[in-house]
Amino acid sequence: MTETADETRRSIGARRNPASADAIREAAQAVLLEAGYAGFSIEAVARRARAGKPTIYRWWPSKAALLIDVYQRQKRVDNPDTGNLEDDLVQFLQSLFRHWRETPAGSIFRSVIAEAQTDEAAATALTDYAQDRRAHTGRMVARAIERGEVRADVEPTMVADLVASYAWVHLLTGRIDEDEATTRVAIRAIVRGILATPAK
Amino acid sequence: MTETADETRRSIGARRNPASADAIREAAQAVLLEAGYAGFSIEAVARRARAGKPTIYRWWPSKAALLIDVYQRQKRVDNPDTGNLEDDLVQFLQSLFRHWRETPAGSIFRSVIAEAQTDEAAATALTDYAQDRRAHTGRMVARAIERGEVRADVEPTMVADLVASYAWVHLLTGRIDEDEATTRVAIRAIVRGILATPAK
Amino acid sequence: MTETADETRRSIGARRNPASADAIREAAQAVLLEAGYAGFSIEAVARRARAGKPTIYRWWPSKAALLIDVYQRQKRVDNPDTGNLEDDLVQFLQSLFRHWRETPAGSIFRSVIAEAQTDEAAATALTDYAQDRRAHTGRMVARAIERGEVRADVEPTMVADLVASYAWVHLLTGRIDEDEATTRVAIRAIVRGILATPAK
Amino acid sequence: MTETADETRRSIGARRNPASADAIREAAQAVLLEAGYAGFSIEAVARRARAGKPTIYRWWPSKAALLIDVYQRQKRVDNPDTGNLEDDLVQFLQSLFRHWRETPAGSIFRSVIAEAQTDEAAATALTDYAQDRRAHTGRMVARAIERGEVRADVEPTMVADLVASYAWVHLLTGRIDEDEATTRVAIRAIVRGILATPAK
DNA sequence: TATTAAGCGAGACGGTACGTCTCGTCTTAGA
DNA sequence: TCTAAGACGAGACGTACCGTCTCGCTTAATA
Repeated sequence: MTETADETRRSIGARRNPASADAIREAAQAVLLEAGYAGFSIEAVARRARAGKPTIYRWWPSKAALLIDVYQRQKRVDNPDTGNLEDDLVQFLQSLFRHWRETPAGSIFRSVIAEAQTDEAAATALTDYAQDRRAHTGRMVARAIERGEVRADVEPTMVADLVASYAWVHLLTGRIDEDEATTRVAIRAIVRGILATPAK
Repeated sequence: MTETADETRRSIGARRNPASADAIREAAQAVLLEAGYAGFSIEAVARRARAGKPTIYRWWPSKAALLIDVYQRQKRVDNPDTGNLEDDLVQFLQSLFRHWRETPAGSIFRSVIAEAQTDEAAATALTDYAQDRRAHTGRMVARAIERGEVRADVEPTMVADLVASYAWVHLLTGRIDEDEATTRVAIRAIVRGILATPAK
Repeated sequence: MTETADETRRSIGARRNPASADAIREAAQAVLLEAGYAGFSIEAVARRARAGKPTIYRWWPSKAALLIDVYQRQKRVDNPDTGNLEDDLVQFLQSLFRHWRETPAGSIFRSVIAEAQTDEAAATALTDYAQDRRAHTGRMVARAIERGEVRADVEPTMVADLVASYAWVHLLTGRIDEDEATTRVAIRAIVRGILATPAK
Repeated sequence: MTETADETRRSIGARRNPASADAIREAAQAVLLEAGYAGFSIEAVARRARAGKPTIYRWWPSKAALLIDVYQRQKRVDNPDTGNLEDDLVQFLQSLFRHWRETPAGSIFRSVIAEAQTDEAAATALTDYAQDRRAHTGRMVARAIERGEVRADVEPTMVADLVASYAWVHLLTGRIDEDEATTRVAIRAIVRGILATPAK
């Protein structure tokens, strides 16, 4: 997350050198941050990490695998619990947008999505990841159901899907600097609906 | 739309030969359909279209531009008007998913999104396109407001954003074979909300 | 033969640019001269010639092919005609040794021989070249036969083979700085024989 | 001498395990025989010998050193003594050609020569070896001088140089299947000379 | 009618990156 | 202290595309 290794690394015997793996991951992150997905190549990472290309290919079978590994190591956004679902979801989205804006996470995630359109492994990893995140985000809804705020027949992951989709598409179309008011309007639609006369 | 041109094309004087442009677009579509975004290269399109690379670059400044052009030529999904917003939106999403499943459109759109993560022009085009589509989809909501079904303070494009985001993410994560019931549950959340006690 | 091209080269249309080919040959020669066969790589030649690797592979199928091309372009040693075979051959060998010492030719020829031990094409090219050179060198002997200096039943290429072999092995074992007297002793053995009592 | 060791070898304590060295030499020979110089790599030898690369590098400083070691272990061609120099030399060359054809020796020697064009150590080893062989071959000439067959002022190693050069170049240019008559013609030129009127 | 201007297919150009191979060095665990 | 094992940084291999360039041609519009 911090800096490129300068000291020369060597083999530490017939087993993987974690320092090399770390240096490669950090270099990958740095390259993504500085040059974006367009400039992200195994050669660039190897140069930056002062590692040999075969060392990278020894541990990550493809560009996609490295990308996903780097992405998985990102800190996750937490799961607010204010006692009010709308506030929870607004706070969640705002935290997520901030996280994407202020760390390499947003850039990396966009890259993973792009890579998933080309690479089968990345596609699978992305699908799995999305499912996992829906479950996680759905916990906010589940808590709201438990406290009687939300109807019992609502599927938490369905709501999480709506919220996450909103976030992803904002990331992909460069709209993650959205202010809280705008976010709240969208969340409120999901929570309260948009009908003039609420359905029975 | 159907076949690759075999007859040799020549210059038709000091102006663009539409036959070449068409052959290139058709070749691009065929390459995308057969080899996917991974196999989509200007060289492959030129080979397939029996065109010179400069002929492509003369009319499309980049791979992304060609991709977007091809995408724009796809038939659009229509805008249902049943007199009930929920039905309109469900029908819209189901039509869109079917369109993406049964024509090259889904494959092409995924490619445009991927390309937009690398290419600035594609990113701009995608943003513009998304805005345009939101306006279009928002018309369903606007009609519902006009007939008093939806509150007047609801921003139609905000609702369209929620719906389109749901669709995009399903495309990107391989979930466009969703059945109508599942789609309806999500749309109903947006329309009616999910609260146990509807807000005043 | 002289310098590396500095000016930027471009395509000159859908046909080979001789300037590129020349620059590559010259770069190959320069690399061989400076770094020897050990440092001779397609990458090094491409860097030196400011050419892309594919441009080299477009015209020379292998390292060996480039090597042989460069070697074939070397100026050949001439064919003395003093009226005395011994003098002709001594002068020929001394010229050859000087040529090998003072131009890249010696280094290149050693490389071709080495490459021929690995590469089938180089082996064939070397065999052909050797045969051609034997014919050429044999002309000195043929002239000696014509003027009655040498027996009519002597095969000129056989003598050329002996002389050329002597030269090659001296090149391969680093003995091309041999003085004229030593060369003459060897040539004299071939011309006059070494018997105490000359055979009838 | 023929097959790859299968049994696992272990260290035999703080001293060299001759079984490893033998296995490596045999593997090197087998690799040379089967894949030729082109396929001869330290990695290939290590794989074949089931030895670690450092074990090879511990005992042979370079690929060239291993090559030379393997070559030195080859049986040498003997030194005929028929009482007639021409017969001795013809027999010697024919034995040498047969040896090169029928054992890995020819392939190995070609490899040493190729390696010597790149590797300084191999070059030195080759030079030394050539000198040694000239001395050895020269003994046939020395015996001829002793019995008065050859002039006393003839330098035996010079004659050996001519004969060995002839042999080497035939090896390098794929002409070691030469029949005895052809060999004899060349040897006869060295022994008797080629002049129409023998020099006084 | 002759000239000119631009589009056309073609493909070479200098580059960059790919994923694989071997080099020679290093460190380990176990005998 | 030697062994097998194999990771390491380095860098070359030959291939695929990138986007640009120039060619020789064809044709329509202009002069």
